[in-house]
Amino acid sequence: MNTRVTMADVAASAGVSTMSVSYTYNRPSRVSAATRERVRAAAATLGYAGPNRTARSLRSGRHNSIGVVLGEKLTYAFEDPQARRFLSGIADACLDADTALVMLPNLHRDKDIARIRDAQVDGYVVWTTEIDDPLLDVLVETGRPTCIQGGPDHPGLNWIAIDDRAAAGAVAIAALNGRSRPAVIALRPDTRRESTVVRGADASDISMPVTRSRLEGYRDACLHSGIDWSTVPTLFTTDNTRAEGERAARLLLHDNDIDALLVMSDELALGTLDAAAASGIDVPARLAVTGWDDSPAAAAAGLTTVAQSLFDQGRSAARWVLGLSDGVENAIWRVEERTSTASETAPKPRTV
Amino acid sequence: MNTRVTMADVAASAGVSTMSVSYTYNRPSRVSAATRERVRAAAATLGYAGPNRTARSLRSGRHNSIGVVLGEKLTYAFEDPQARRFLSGIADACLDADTALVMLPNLHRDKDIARIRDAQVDGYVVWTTEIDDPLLDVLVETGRPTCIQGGPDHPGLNWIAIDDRAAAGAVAIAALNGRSRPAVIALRPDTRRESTVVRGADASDISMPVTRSRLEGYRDACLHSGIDWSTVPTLFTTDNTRAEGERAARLLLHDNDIDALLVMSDELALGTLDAAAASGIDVPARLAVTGWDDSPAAAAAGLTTVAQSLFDQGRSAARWVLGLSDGVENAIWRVEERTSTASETAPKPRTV
DNA sequence: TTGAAAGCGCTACCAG
DNA sequence: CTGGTAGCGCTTTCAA
Repeated sequence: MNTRVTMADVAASAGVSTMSVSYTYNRPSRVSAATRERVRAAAATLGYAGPNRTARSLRSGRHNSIGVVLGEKLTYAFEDPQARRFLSGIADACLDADTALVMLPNLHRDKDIARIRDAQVDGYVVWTTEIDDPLLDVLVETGRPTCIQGGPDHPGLNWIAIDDRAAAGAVAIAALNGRSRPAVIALRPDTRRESTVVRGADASDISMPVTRSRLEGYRDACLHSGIDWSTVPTLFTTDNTRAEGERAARLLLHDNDIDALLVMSDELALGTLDAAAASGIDVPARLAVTGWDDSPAAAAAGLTTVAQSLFDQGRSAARWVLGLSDGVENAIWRVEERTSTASETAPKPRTV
Repeated sequence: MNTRVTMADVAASAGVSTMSVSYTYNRPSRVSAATRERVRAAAATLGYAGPNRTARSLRSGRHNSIGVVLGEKLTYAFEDPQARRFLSGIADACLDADTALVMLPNLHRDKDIARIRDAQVDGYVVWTTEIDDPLLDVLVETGRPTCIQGGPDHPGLNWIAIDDRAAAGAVAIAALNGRSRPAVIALRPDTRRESTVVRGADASDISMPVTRSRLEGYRDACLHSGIDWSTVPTLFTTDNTRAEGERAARLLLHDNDIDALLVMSDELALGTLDAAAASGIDVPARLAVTGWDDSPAAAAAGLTTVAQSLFDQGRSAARWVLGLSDGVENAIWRVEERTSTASETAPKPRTV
């Protein structure tokens, strides 16, 4: 263990002050070439590997690391394709900045909040959470820069997201072209996990901002298409998985006369295609389906979906948190219109 | 920012020494109930959230965090299903122990090694690397407990893995039942990324221990089945993806007369099934295929494969690193024999 | 360009 | 059970 060698040892060995050693590592230009050389030589001789990070953090208040808060067990984050792309973007920014990445699961217990508050990080990137998550105020109190993917827009914290409401409206319009009996398959409305079906779902009841905004957008499109929202069933899912999507579709298609499924993720949407295929329901002739995120599997399945780059959003959020940019970039989206929403009047898929 | 409130402030306010405050947080049983109560009250009044972690680390030398070293960009770790399951297991152990998880990509540059060495962690879990990775000696020098999934078995470091050689031998025997012209699709032999095909591949040339051991096992099985290893082509892939598997299979099947593909991952193996289907080659009648890891997709595709729990291995490795167990658990495996290796003499798939 | 002093906030150690 | 002392290894601040 060379941990024993300190800056003072190197200074003594090189015949200079500790400050010259410190400067040699932190601001080499402030030190004469001769001093620098002697310090390097002494360090090499003693096997000094550079300043102890903990002592440096204690004194300077900086950590060279970023915390990523996931509102789940990490297992979930690693399994969810969207979360993964976002994480990859963060990791990319960290690599550029030589910053460590600390994973901070938040299961909404007191100890989780304490762990996140006390984490030795310079700032936080949060993967979407509830509007009234008590963690948010705790993060504000840390005084550390924080950016939340998908919102909410909480005073004192930054956020990055596409305009989910507008995107939901646009993709729903693609599905509702000539159709009038839609149903919605929604992501979970809050951090609890229970599956429910309601008609005319009230977005203001929903505390996950992403789910809320997308639901508002679907509703906008229904109103615009002359569809009575109070008749439209919404199924809130528990997991963002293909199997859950299939289950949800079976339930909705069994109990209702549906000709369009507005689905808040590609994973779930692919599951609905499985269910339709199993039931012999032709997509798009008898049922239009839309997804969200434009995954490779969605493209392969001809699924109309909302395309956004979660990688870019992760990268942008992390860069802002690390002080490498003045603000987060504007997150862009577009509707990828494919065969799952094709109709006789508009037979040729196109990109809007 | 309540960061300003220190233990000394709380002690003064409660009319006790700093040590009593420290004990109240760290070893409450060593303090009288009365003192404890007064400290808690003073802390609440002042908004003191508990000991500063950085100062605690500096003084105690402990960090309450574990480093996960991945021999790639994190993007890769998040995309690779096997790495993900292993990471999930580590995360699970961390959650139990209230330990932070620090992600440490290793792109084999000097700065990566320095970042890993200087990370403020109590120990490391490493996702398989090369036998001669210079990082290994650096990890030994840190004096911190380290466990490597898949090896290598490096002096001073611990490792966890199944007996890859034995498992490879067993799964290959399942494929070679009545077949005599196998080819191997291997994971990469080292951290470089280039695709090559060789006949009679020499395992001792290979520096990734997992790849080496599996190749040895396949060779064992060939010898046992009377197949001349020097005639067996091995294709080393660059990425562990389905698309790469398809590409590899096309290449091998085009240039050779092959009746069995021994493939080192399910992802790659599923790609070979795609290639076979596209070429109208019947599996298993004209071609047997084996995979590795028993992913859900492998089960769905009827792929014979080696089953192991990378989640359990990650959890076990992390628990040992965190000092929660005396040693890593024995990692178990079994061959899941399915239709992709069925033959006339043994028509009924079974589990060995 | 260099250096001395003064802690960052906490806990190991040992004495009461 | 309680508390004083003595730093952990470094960087900020200010002076030379």
